Amino acid sequence: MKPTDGLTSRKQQILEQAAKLFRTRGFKGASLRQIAEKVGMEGPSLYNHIKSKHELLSILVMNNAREFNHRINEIHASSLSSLDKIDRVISLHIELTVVNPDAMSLMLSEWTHLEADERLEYVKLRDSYENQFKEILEQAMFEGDVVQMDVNFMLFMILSTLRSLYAWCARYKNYNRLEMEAYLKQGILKGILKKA
Amino acid sequence: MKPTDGLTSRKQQILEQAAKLFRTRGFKGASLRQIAEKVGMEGPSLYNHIKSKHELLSILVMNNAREFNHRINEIHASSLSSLDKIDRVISLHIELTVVNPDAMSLMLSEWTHLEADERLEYVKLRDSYENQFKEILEQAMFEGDVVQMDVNFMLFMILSTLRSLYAWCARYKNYNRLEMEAYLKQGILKGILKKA
DNA sequence: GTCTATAATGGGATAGAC
DNA sequence: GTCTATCCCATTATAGAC
Repeated sequence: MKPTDGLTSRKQQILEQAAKLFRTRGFKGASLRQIAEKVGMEGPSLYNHIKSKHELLSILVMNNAREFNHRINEIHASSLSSLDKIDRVISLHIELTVVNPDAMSLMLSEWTHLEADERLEYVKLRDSYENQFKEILEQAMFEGDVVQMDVNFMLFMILSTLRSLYAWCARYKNYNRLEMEAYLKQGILKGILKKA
Repeated sequence: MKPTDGLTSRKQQILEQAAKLFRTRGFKGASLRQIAEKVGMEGPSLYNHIKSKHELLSILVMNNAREFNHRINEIHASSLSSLDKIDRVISLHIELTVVNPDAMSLMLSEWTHLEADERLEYVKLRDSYENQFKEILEQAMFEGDVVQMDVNFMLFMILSTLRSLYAWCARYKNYNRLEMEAYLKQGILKGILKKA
């Protein structure tokens, strides 16, 4: 589900153009007038559809963050093996990135500009997400499926790659998704060396 | 060498505070007045030391980019084996990140706000950097030391991790650098699975 | 070199006609 | 719902006293 679903089509348009502009110029660098121009109206007319500039950022970032949190909850609570859970988390990142790369990019880089209360909620969601992933990794390590390493650092390495995916999607428009998924799992799980 | 070396100490102070503020609030989100306040002067007084706000960003980003480019040129041109070159590139990223995490963060996320001509120069430097790294990986692949994979994607995965390092340094102030280096090389080269 | 005063610009947001 | 006119504010940058 896209974070812009379930809204009047005019608001959807606005959100889509806002996402693109926030992504390329940053939340502070993109103006409401620019967004309005892309949608084909004058700046002040936006206020018939939105409450404020922050509301646009809020919808784009928070919907995506909540979706992420919801989905990893499911994986964490499932009865899959730890390795299968890791596999699913990787697939989850790919899926949400492919469905809405703009929202993903925004969530990761512009969340700092959320208003105070929502910024707090975002950080909670993100921390919860990271903790669930960490528990999965700890379990895998405990069961001996995964090498011994500082769990936080392992989490950092994996998330670094997964969180940069949107940039890859932007650069290579004609990527093959299945190929990408295979390479990612190869790289993260087995590394790049031929003879381990 | 820090990118702020070789300047009057007052300008160094300004650059350091600018880097911190640009990093936390973004180039557009940080104001000259805020920077001035951190240095202990009024906003307009900054202009006795700098030409413009853009000059601050320019110095911070471009010096770091040029240093990066210079250093990978050395590695690329050396007579080391491909695997050793990869090893050196990883170490290079760690070194420059640890020496100046603020500049690294800025270079990677705020370069879009450079003025047109410098933005072009930055992109050239970055592309050149990526190309040299790519050639090293291609060579390693050709020699059979590294698994077969889309070279661009392999480059993407490795750089994703290396380029996120500054975030790790910010979050875990008391990280052990040697341990970090060991984990990174383990993770990138051999992955996280115990039984490959 | 630092200050205060002040331009000049562009931003988010509101009012009110249509 | 869209427009024009406008308000209010923050910003970068300059001028000129000290």
